[in-house]
Amino acid sequence: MGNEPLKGHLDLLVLACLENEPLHGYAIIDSLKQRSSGFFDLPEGTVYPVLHRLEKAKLLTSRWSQQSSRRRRVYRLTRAGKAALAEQTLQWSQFSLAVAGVVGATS
Amino acid sequence: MGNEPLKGHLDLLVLACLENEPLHGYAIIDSLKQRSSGFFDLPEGTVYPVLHRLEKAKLLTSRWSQQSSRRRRVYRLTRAGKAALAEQTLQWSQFSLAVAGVVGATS
DNA sequence: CGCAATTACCTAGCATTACTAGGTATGGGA
DNA sequence: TCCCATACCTAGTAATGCTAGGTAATTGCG
Repeated sequence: MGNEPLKGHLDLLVLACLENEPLHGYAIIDSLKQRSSGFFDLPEGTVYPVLHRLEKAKLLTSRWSQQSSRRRRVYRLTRAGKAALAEQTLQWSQFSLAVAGVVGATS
Repeated sequence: MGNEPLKGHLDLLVLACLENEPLHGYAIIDSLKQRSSGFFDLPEGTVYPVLHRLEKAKLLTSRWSQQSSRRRRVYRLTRAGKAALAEQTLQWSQFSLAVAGVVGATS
């Protein structure tokens, strides 16, 4: 509760949500919640700044949706974003393995 | 490289190192490196403040070693530290699973 | 023996970043 | 109609890993 375990992993999570389909911010929050079985229930104030940061870094592009009656900014992975997703996924698996190595060293 | 993936997980890693034996700071750095096959090669400026923080939180106690010719501050898990280790280990596994759920949702 | 590298500790300040807490606006259902 | 959910935004805060500096003592090598 108190600690912030997802520091440094949020970018990966958001990128992963957009891998197969463009989504708008609110839908990303929903997607994270569903894919993680409720574990990631992130406030908007967490996700929106991430989207802006990732767009600024040219990993995402966005445009206002015309499909919906509602005002929605839809985000899509750029080529660089896909590359970043691949790399961060790899880094995650390495990191995860390393933690397991340290924590599970009890035997 | 640029991002900080271990934010929020460092406490767990340090606590895990001390689960079976008391260690001094420098040895903890070494232990982390070895247990993770070189992945965690942390600067002292990262680890020492963590030790101080954990001691302040009463998860560790420390004393100057008399065993060695060198000046060493040896840290040991308190009862609360063991409890925290157990809890954070659990939280890590949940977190790890949640990330896998999001990232691996591609199918 | 002299000297450099390693061991071993410490801390002030920086940068990043998730989150809080506020705000705006619109559409749909009761 | 009126409220709730949807949907967006941002300024400021707190936490924390890291940089970059510092101090000493011990060990090993030439």
